[in-house]
Amino acid sequence: MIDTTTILLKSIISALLKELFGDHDILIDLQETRKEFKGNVTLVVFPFLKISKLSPEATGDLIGSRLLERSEEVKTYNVVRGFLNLTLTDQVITKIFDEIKRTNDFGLKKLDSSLPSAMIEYSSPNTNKPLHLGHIRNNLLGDSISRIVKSSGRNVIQVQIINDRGVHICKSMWAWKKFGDGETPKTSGIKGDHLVGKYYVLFDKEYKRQINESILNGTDLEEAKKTVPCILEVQKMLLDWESGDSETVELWTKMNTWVYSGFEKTYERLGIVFDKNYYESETYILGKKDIKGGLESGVFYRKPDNSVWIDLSSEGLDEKIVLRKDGSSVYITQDIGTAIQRFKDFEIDSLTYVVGNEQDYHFRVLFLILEKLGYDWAKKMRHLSYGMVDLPTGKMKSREGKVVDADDLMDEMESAAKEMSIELGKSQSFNDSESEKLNKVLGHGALKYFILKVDPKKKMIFNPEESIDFNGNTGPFLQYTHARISSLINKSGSQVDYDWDQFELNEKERNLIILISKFPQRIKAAASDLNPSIIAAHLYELARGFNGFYQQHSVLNAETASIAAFRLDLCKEVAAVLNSGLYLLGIQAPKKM
RNA sequence: GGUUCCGUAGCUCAGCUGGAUAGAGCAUCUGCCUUCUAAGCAGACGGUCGCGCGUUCGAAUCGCGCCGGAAUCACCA
Repeated sequence: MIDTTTILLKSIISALLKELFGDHDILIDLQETRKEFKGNVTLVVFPFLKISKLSPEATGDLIGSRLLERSEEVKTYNVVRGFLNLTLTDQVITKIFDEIKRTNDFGLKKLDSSLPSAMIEYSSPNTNKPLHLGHIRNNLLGDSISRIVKSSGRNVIQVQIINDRGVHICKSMWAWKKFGDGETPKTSGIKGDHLVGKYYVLFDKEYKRQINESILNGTDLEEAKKTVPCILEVQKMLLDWESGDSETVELWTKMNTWVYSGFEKTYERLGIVFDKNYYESETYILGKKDIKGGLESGVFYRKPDNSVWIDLSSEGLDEKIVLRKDGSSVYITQDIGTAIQRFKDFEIDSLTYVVGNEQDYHFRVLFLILEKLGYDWAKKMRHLSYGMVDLPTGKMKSREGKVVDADDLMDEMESAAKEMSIELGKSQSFNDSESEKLNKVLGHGALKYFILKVDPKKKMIFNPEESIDFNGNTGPFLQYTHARISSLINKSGSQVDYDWDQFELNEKERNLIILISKFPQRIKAAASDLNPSIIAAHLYELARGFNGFYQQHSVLNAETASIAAFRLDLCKEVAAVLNSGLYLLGIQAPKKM
């Protein structure tokens, strides 16, 4: 496509330079011409000044004029300072367009079953509270990256590990026993995950109350945190659970089941799926025997108190404990075991974790340990480390109820979409169930695009007071552009055949074709950087380009029947890329809105 | 304190393997719906790219040093 043209041009230029100035080893820097200048590709001529012995302008001019004579690809050129801007011939551009037209699902590669699968882990919630905006970012990133990697031809296995075990869930259990009075999702009408979350918050209140009380009795804060009755009872509960105490396990099962059914509803609304769920209650024992193996091979060492460590100071990190002195696991022990287990469970050659950047250190250590244990796949482990979503007031804290709840947010987005469509007078042409469906699609589109258009690495601040936009660089703008084109296609009758020599392309058409042709490169970049925002930015540029074209040129009533037929084809390809690109972001593209 | 990341328009963000006059959206203002969907288009306004020094023909981009913010450095997960 456009990149093959660039490669071709590079070789022509390289030969030309040799002829003009003799042998050299200067890199040819061909880049996309920036929007504000005329042309399609740009050669930066500064590096050649020392061999041309001419001014930047004269050098550009010389190369440009020779290129014009010599290459069928170059139509015109202009030189601005040291930049030689080349405009490609219609011949090149129409060839590119023919190629795009011939390709089904342009940009998306077919699944190559001979390649090993990639595993992507995301979401990984705790079962003591409902999902919030932070999880939404995690889920959307995991889902979108899975789609992007899939569409670059590899099968993807999407997994989550559910943190169903530990003190946190015991806290909810304790509070439910104490204050719950037998309340269930059924009796209360509260969604299961929210109900369990409610008791988690209740525990925290009670915990704080007991701490204060204890301090009043003269205990210091740190001591109080550890010795207050409720925390001791929670720890006892955890031990009971570990020893399989039937009453505790029963309560644990009951409350987790509530949570799962709640999560399921939220995932379904978000359009999130998993191929396999791992449960920490099943995996937390993994890893211990791998530590034993590593001890024998000398990767780990035992301290006098019997705890097991690894020394990573030669890698610029610290010493890290991997087994406590009583032989019990720490967090990283499980992760070592779980990673190894996954490579046994599935035929995968890579494992990507979508986890917040607060765990950067943990993953550096984890990957290093696995590498030292001799697993060659360790080199292909990646951490998609994304920035936190903060509120204007600071971090979200579920214990204090300072969170943007995932379900609430989706409700708000749906009703905002509804208000918007009523305000714009668009709702008349739909019946109730149609507009309800559409409002969901648009509200979710706005939310997903809002999150995914920003670079995952960067933290983002979400202000619940200001609602997410539906105008400008937004999901609904892309959806709208798609709907507009769909409507055009719908209205078009039968089209004539056209030949490229029957008309010339205008500037907007040329640019649209080039933009479309860049879609595959963008997907490739998004896959290798684990960055969906590259797709988002490309779709926005395309939609903006299309709307400019649409405003200025009529499609169905074009100057000639041939032009009309070509423009309709062009519209179809724009719509196809919008549709595919939105799909990669997990956003639906409506045909009407 | 060590390590890592971040600092671009009033706000939210692009641009960062060095390249042109630093781009979008929101907000504010001006135009454009008796021809294909105005959730749109065209334009105006808005910038010491945190600060300084260095490397370079050329620095928002690379290096060093400051300033400001965040995360992490748990026998928590």
